[in-house]
This record gives sequence, structure tokens and C-alpha cells, in this order.
Amino acid sequence: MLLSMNDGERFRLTKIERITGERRIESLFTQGSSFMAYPFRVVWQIRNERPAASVSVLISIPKKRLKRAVDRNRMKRLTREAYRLHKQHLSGELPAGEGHLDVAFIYVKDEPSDYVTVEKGIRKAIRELGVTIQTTTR
RNA sequence: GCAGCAGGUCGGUCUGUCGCUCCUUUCACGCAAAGGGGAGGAAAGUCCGGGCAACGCAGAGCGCCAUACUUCCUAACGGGAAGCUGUUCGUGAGAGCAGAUCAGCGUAACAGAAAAAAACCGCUCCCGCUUCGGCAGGGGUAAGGGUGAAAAGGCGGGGUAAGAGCCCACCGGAUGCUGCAGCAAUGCAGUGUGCCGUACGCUUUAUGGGUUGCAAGGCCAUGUAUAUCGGAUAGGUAGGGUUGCUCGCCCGAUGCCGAGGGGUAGGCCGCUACAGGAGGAUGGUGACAUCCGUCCGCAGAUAAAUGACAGGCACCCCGUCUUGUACGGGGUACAGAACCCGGCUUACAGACCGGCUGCUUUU
RNA sequence: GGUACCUUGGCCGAGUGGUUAGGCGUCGGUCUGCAAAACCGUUUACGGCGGUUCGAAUCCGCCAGGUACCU
Repeated sequence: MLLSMNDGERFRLTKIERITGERRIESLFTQGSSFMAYPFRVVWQIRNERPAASVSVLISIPKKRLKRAVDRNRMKRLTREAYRLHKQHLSGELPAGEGHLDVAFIYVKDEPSDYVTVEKGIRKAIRELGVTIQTTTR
């Protein structure tokens, strides 16, 4: 997996690929579709305007489920790391040229998990998201 | 050696690969490259105190909140240091709590005669009656009346009709004066006053407190309100402002016409360099202060960076045996900055430092 | 990030230092052929840990959980 470095698609994840702004988040949660990929709930939406990145992501760890800031920070970092290492599978599924994808990963477990669990959840989520987009866009 | 008391310090580290964010430099200006910085002792709770910012502020009275032994430290504090007195706990090292007040007021369930004032039972005197057992009336008492968390300082003597600090000796406390020690709280000595229950609250005295908090507040572009100003309209009225109230003071109407340009979402500033840290010297019992031809530059994110994976080292625990510089397995806390500081409180695996106490052993 | 407040049985809710009201509900009984209604009885509480006090749901600290506002 480490040898895909040289084809231009590196495992990076910068600020541009994150969803910011109240209106955009509001639109995602009110009009987007969702499914479960334990320990995550995935919310996604295809938008018509085209910002810098083709896929934007939002990771949410609810304070209601994890009381301590340390746990929330760690789960967010693990989730981000897993997404960073697997996101190129998702951009391959996207129909080129038209619109872009907003995705939110919401942690729904009541206690922190280890990296293996998070990675499994993210891989499952990305696989399922790819299949769903393929079927809806045709 | 074991158990403990109070205080202080630290709280993993190295390598590789892949990342995140900020700053600087370079360039072919981008999702680039290079170099450098990147969580804590509590960053936490938001319990105090300040800085900073905006708004407010003629004056007077009342109210509200906080603090309360002494001296000192400090920018300030409800914090800290050193000490004083009492009390509770502990064998002890020590720890917790309390400590303005001359005067006044309230409360103290149940029990108990009574919760501080009197009354009641009882004791006792006088007078009258008497069936000589007592009874009625008028006084004097607080020694006894065993309950309670708490009962009118304790004990002995004198005194008396009976009694009582009513008087006296001794003891315990309170308080005034004098002397000595101390900056002081206070201590010691002498002397005067018979002044003598406890707890809590109200009250009172002194000191401090304007309100709101960086989501404060300012700017930009987009955009356009019942802010505000002027005109006509009329009564200094309704009402509003003035920290919670009162006085006082100030402003002052819907609707119409014209001018005018607020907030939300977005971006930028505020935003990280100062009561700064390390080291040394001097002064001080100490908190701390002063000084330096000294060294360091030490997070600034904004749907919110400071991470992930792999391997080693260090420390601890368990197991195995070939008892070792072995092998295998497991563990390494509490916890994540959001304007910044000083404290307090709470959470915390483990390690270290010197001091003190009790018990025990040896000499 | 900041500010204000709340916590009493299964639920609602009173209680300003002296044995925690009341209502709804649960369960049992009376009544009834059986049930409902009615009546009688019964069960279950002061968020946790300390302190002050003779005595704390109440007063004072610390902690936990929850709510609202700046939005």
C-alpha cells in the first residue's frame, strides 16, 4: 500500500478537504442520506458547486457519548488517520466532472475504541458509500 | 527494620515510515521544497483575585454580597508565610475547627418543675383555726426536685427562720489597671472587681465590591431594520432611563414625510513577550524581595493542529526453569490549551529528596 | 469558551433546623356472577462524600449527573 506514493495521490488530508461553515453543515444534515457502519453513522450528500476538493469530510465525536476531552480527541485523530489512509478508494468511485461529495462520520459507540476497530468501520463505510453512489447516479 | 506525619521535586525515552498545524526563507507560486516551533502539573472544576476590553457614572439615604486573631508577603485575593489563644481528634510527629462586638433581641424539638424570666413541688417564718394528723392566708427562698446535648462556676466554712458569692479561704474562668518581654495577637508577675452556663442566628462595627465578559470589543466586503436626527402634529401628560429600592435628577409618545445605516452567516484584528522562565549572588526564620557585562525565546488551532503504525530501551508485576546481565506474557497514571496571569480545589500508575514521630532489634 | 440554575418513591410535587405532606400509580382486601367505579389498607424517597450543630432534605464546602442562555 505504501508504493502508491509516486502516482500523485499521496495520503494527505489538509484543511481544504474538511467541511466548514454553518450553512454547508446544515445542508448536509437536513438533506443528506445516511447509513450505519458500526461504530460510525455515515451522512453523505452530493453537491453541485465544485470547491477545491472532490470529497470533503467531517468527523464528529459527540460529547454526549464520550465525556472526556482526551477520549474525544483520540477518537477523532484515529478516525481521521483511518480515513486518510483509505480515502483514495472513495475518490475512484466518484463520477468525474459533476459535483462533489460531502461525508460526515459520526461516532456512535459509548466508549473509545482501538485503531483496528476504527479502521474496519471506515473501510466498511467507504466500501458501502461507493456502492451506494454507483447505484444512485445511474 | 516496620508503621506513620507534614513538606518539596519529577511524572518515561530512542529509532524508522506515513501525516497535521504555525512561522521564516527560496522558487517554477501550489495540496511545493528546506529549516525551525508545537499541551499540563493539574491545560480540569470555574471557586476567588487581577490584567485587558466595552458600556455606565450629579448627589443623598437605605439595602445586597464577601471577608473578619496578629504581623508580614503580594499587582490583588476569600491565597500564602511566620506566629498567638481556645477547642476536638490522635500514644505521638501533627491535623481539623473557631476567634471583631460596648449594648440589645430571638430560637433551643422530645424529655424535664424550669432552657434563663417568672411560676410549680419542696424548705422555712409570721398570723389564724385545729379533731394535733394538718389546713387556709400573707411573706422569704433558689440548697434539693436526675430530665436533657446543655441546668445558674467547684469544694469547704461562716451565716441564716430556711437559704443563696450573702460573706470568707482555696481552686477554675472573665475583665480593668500596673510592670516586664514582644512590632503585635499574646504571655508572665503583681493587684483590683463576686463579674460567672452553652450553641446558633439576628443585630452591630470595620474593610472591600459599578456592570458585563475575548461569543468582550474593533474593522472589511455583502446587504438592508420599528437605532438615531430633522419637519409637521401637542400634554412636559402616559411612560422610560438613572446598578436592587426611595428621594432627587434626566429624557420624553403612536402614525406620516425625508435623511440615515443595525444584526445574522463569511473573513481579518484582538492573539500571544511578559507581575516571563532558567541559573547565580545578596537580604529575610519564611512567604518573598532586590540585583546581574549570564543564558533561553517557549503552542496559537478556529467544525478547531500537537497524531498513527512498527520496533527497541528503562521501570514494575506474573509465570517458567538451566536461578541469570535468561526466556515468555502483561502493565506504565490522571488527563488535552481556546484572551492572559496569581492562587484554591479536585483527579493521578509510579519514582525521588531531606526532616520529624511511634514501636521494635542490635551495639 | 463563558454565564445562570436544578436534583425529594415508578411519575408529579409540598416541605426555611426537630418522626419527609399530598395526588397518580403498584399490590392486597371489601363490594360484584366477573370487572369498572367507590371505600379501606399497604409498598417504595431526600444524587454522593465531608463539615457546622445535641440534631441537616434544609446551612456551608467538594464531587457527580442534568437543564437553560450567550445562539
